[in-house]
Amino acid sequence: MEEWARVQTELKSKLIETDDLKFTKTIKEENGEQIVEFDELSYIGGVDLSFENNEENAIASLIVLKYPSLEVIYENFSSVKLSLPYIAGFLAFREVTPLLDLLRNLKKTNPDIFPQVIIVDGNGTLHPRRFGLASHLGVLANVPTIGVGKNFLQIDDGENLTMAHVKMAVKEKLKKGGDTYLLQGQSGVIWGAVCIKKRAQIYLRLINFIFYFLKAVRSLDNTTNPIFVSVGHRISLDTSIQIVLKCCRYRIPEPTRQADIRSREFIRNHTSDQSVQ
DNA sequence: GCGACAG
DNA sequence: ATCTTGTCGC
Repeated sequence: MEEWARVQTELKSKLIETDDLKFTKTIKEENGEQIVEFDELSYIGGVDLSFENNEENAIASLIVLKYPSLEVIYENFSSVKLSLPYIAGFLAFREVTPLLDLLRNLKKTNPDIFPQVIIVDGNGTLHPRRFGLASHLGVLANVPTIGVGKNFLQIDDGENLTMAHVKMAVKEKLKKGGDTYLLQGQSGVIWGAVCIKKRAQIYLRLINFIFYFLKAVRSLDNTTNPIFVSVGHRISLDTSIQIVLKCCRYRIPEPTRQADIRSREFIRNHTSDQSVQ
């Protein structure tokens, strides 16, 4: 693992945390509100791995969606035998190779729809060495990536970015849908952001209202479900957040959500053994 | 020893 | 990550 940490630190020297994109970001005025648009963004990718019931057989998936319609225009899967276990902080060493292969394959067979940015199921710079799976994949493939996590990975080491900190931030800072809170450590470094999407908040009020009546005088703590966005590669955190929010029909942005759904479906369709009645 | 632990 | 039924609500 020390070796892996060295590899991460080494690769991190190639990491670009500013916008280096093949499309532009424009800010338009509408009723005095600033609206961000990505007029030249056409193809956005999502990658994920789904597992069968053992720890070694997995299906890797690469999905390409049209932007801004979010319609799926490409999907590909590959069966993978995994040798390494999952170790927090070293996810890339388990998952990056099959994802990289899928990307290379797409670039070779279908370069015209190769995504201009890829959303990854896992963190980028929100990582102990600032180099999670999203950054790892981005650097190796030399493609813009965004990291999106469903669970918080604590950053210790004096930064004091703890779960308690995040829960407090979510409760106090994320009031309305689309709100984001920057995860800044004691050093001043920003590791990522936590944000919540519109609809959840409406449900929350009602759910809390009901719980209040049932004398379950609990707070919003367990009901607010944010996502964690961080820079993967060749993109800024601001742009990452804006793109992710524009891709969120539900809690999870559509590219990775579709990658998840479709890879699970693939497993169902290919694991339906003969023991059926 | 204890807590934390992306997927 | 994965195993899982119903249930509540728009």
